Amino acid sequence: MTKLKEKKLKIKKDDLPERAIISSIMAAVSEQRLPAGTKLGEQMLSDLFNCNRANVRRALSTLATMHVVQIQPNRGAFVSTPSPKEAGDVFDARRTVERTLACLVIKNASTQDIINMRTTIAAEAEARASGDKPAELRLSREFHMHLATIADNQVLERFLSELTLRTTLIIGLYNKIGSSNCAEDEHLEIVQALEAKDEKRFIELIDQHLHHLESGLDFQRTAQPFSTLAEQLTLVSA
Amino acid sequence: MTKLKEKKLKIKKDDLPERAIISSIMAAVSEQRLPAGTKLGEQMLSDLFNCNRANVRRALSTLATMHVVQIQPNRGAFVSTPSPKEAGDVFDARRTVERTLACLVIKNASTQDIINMRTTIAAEAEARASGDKPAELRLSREFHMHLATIADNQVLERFLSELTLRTTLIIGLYNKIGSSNCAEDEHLEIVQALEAKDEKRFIELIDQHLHHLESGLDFQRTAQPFSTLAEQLTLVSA
DNA sequence: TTAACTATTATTGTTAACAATACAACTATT
DNA sequence: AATAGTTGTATTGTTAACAATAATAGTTAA
Repeated sequence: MTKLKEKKLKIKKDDLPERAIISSIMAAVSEQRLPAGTKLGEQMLSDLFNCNRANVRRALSTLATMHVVQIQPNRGAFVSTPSPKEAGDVFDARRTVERTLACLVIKNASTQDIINMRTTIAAEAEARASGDKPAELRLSREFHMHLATIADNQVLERFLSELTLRTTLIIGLYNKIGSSNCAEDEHLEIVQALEAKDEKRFIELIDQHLHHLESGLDFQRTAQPFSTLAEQLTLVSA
Repeated sequence: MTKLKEKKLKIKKDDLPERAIISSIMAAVSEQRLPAGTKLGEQMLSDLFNCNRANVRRALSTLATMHVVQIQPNRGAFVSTPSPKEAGDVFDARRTVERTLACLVIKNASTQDIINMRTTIAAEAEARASGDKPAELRLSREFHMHLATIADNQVLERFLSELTLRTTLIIGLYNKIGSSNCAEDEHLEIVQALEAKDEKRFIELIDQHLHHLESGLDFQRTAQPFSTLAEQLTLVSA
């Protein structure tokens, strides 16, 4: 009797550490707090999340399958450093996904959805104004993820989640100095087209927006990131 | 001196068991040898691949992130049983991906590529004629994966790899009896359009092909698969 | 001083033992 | 006979110790 009740209550467990690690790293990458090439040591993570290394290992393995981290055998896991070719593939894939999402969004979007998007855009503008770069990046990503939520396609949502993360890494690596990573009012224009139910313009603006992001890249300067803080300091002093 | 040479030679290691497990399960799913709902016990897999459970665990975790298997806490891993909603999402995503691939393929395809595709189609027809269903399924998938190879976009290639697998599971679950899972000459027509560089027709045929597959589904009969052989026998006798 | 070699340290990879949970069979009671 | 409870077994989840590899520091010799 009492046993059964206890069991039912115990269902509410403290969300597997594996999931916590994954979403923490994803959040950190999305806000560019974790630049490409950063070493993700197992000890350090298991200490940080108070869990055993097995969980860390599985989390890193999962992140590796979505190409957010790279695992080098016997060396460890590092935040991915996408190559120029990879960057192109990611942008092509992202345009593909977002174009289709746009079609679905035009059909599904409720007035509440549009209000939510405007709220996100406003918060994004505020973050930009106050110079809070991490918040700006997070909210920019959130804007795009809204599209997937409204479209209500879980597969494309997951794909976009991965692609936006990888896009952030790419921009962090290759963005031209001086080129703003997200044009001021492009998001606003996009929502306006959506509100006007102007499908053609809506899709075109999203496409342009992504092309604009891509055109801000410069692959010439082979932006070699530093793996560790120690390494960074070494090079500065040498 | 000698040490260094030995190290370099040792690089050729027996491809991590983790990768072996993953590709074996993927192959088995693609040939419908592993139906949806099949239990994938850790012991059984570690025995089969002569490795420890940690590797099995990571492999299953990876397969779970691509939704080819589902992990139920404290219960184990099972081959995914996609819901009707999920099936719709997968087909929408797949059409999206293959449409874009088609555009790239029209641009990139060499004469050799077309020869390769024809070879695969011929082998597929032969497998169908001789009643070798697994081979037919494998070659059908190979045909579609050719598109990604030619398009030369690794991101979309990986997406398609996952989507074709999930499509196979869906068809295995919900396909109408009597409805052939892949129309006779649709693949052939597609290649002909490609050879003629008729982009519009090429894309349209691929789209139709996928719609045709989807229209062969019947979600009415809630095709509940049996988790284990034992369970199957129990229900038969009751 | 530099280069190569050696030894030390730290990190990853593997394994096995143990704990916790779910499943199945069995018993007893109404 | 059916259901609730109990016990036993099998499987999953966790942990820690150990092995193997890579990175680092130190030493010797030219």
